[in-house]
Amino acid sequence: MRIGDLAAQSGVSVRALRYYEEQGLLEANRSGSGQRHYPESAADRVQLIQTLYAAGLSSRTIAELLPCVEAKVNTPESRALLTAERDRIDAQIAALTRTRDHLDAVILLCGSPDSGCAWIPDQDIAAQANHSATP
Amino acid sequence: MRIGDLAAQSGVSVRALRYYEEQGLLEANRSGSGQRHYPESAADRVQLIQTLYAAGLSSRTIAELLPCVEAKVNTPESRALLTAERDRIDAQIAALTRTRDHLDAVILLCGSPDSGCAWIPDQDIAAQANHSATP
DNA sequence: GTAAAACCTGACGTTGACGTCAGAGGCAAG
DNA sequence: CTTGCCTCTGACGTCAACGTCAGGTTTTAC
Repeated sequence: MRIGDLAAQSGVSVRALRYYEEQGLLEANRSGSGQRHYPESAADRVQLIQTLYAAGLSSRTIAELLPCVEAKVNTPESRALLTAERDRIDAQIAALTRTRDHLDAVILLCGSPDSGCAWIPDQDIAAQANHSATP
Repeated sequence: MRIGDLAAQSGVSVRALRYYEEQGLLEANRSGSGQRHYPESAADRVQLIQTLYAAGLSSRTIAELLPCVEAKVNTPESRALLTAERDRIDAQIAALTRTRDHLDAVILLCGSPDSGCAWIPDQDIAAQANHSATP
């Protein structure tokens, strides 16, 4: 598979694939004339990279995680790295959830036609979340 | 309150506060000599701005949301904007949750000492998540 | 055989949220 | 009054993940 095919198949740009290689995230076999050739499995690898990017990981972090995730490396350092990133994502999810609940509360207020919108203190958000979570 | 005080109190840099003003997110009263003075409520406003930044909103979006959240504006457009951003955050939470579950699965595999780490197909993640979610 | 399409490297451009520096003015303490 | 800290504006620097362009080579299609 050539770089254009991989780009089409995985939905990222050719430039991005070359950038991934530059960052050590994706390797390619080179033909005699220097053109990149990828195995079929490269599409999965690219998907994985995209997923990790979407989770807010940097190239450097992904480069550290990948051998541990794909090349079956299993050391104390790799496990620490994995759990650290997992915890980071957990914290990010928690922060986003709080913000979403805030927005939901504001939207609810906007729903009543004669009321203005206003930001709401944390404790009120918590109370409201409990309320709507209660069956 | 002067800009340095607000910076110390809200934990952001002086530069960031000036940037917020430039972006129309934060206004200041000016003394005769041109120095910025803020009311106590500015600290809350800065917190709110930080929260929205942390949720991935851009300055432009925050500038559009703020009057609707703090200045009690309630129009169809503002409601649409609010729900759109809420949905965006929801989607981001879902993506992060999937990535975290993936990482959890990899970490579990790493836990068994003789097994290598490996990326795991989606359906296996789902099965595992169901399993650990089942009491 | 030749034209179009795809590929190569190298290098500069972009965007957002600031950091940082320069040079000048403002303000309370001693 | 001057010392020292804070503040001002304006402008350039940064970093990451690419976009884009130039100029040249390779592969594919007819």
